[in-house]
Amino acid sequence: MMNLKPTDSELEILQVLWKKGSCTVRDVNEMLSEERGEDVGYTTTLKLMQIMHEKGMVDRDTSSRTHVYHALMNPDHTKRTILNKVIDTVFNGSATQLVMQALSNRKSSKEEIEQIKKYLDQLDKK
Amino acid sequence: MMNLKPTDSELEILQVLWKKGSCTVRDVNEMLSEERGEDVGYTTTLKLMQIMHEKGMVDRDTSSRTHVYHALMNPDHTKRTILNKVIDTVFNGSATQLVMQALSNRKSSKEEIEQIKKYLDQLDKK
DNA sequence: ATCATTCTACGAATATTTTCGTAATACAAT
DNA sequence: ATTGTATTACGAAAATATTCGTAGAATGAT
Repeated sequence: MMNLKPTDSELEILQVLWKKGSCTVRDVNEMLSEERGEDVGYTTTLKLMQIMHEKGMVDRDTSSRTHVYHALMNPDHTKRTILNKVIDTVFNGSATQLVMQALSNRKSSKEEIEQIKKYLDQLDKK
Repeated sequence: MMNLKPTDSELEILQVLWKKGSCTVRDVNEMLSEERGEDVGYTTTLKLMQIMHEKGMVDRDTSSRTHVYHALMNPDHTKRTILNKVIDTVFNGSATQLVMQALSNRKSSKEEIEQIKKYLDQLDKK
């Protein structure tokens, strides 16, 4: 159904909606401003969310004057799609290459490393 | 120096240059057409590569009529930067989350899984 | 020398994404 | 009722990215 890829700004808004569940435009706008460390125009956020509504990425409750939005795009599915594109366009289709690069980029805790190892063992058995 | 993030098209061209080393516009254009399965306009590719030259992403040898281009951006560094952005904007800063997602998206061979495990062991020791 | 082909340069058209100004409306407080 | 504030709707400007047409120069074949 929802096979559109969100733009950067749209993704930013989706993240807020995924995290908070339901939001007014004001909610989202404040989150964005906070994250970016600079004010985002209120009508800019509004417009983006209206466009997202047109595209079917979000739904909204218009029963009260301040509309309440929530995401219609599934976070896991969306993230998977984005990641697949990165694997294909940046790492020549090799998930392994991407994984190694990610692991070298960021320091992982012992616990995280253990977690990944367990996951690999699981995969190995199949 | 080269802290620009390439656009999608620019990245596609960089990949060709990284793979082949040095290329004429025609070389790149044919690779792109092949990969996309449809013809890409020659002047479109030319224009993009000229823009990339203006931005300092590529260098070119103009001693003969057909100019020969090569990438100035380092592949590892560029890929790292792109990946870091994905980790931050899509996976809330968690490389582990991204890694698990990548592993579940694509089927890895036993050899690849082994390779990753070895890498994790290495990290663990430190 | 002429012609056909290939290439670069350049600018403009198109498309997409992001930002914002303005107007109309609803609501709350006085 | 009037005023001030917050909200939506709308359209257009600005910024960015992509595509392409055209012209002119270089090259090679005849």
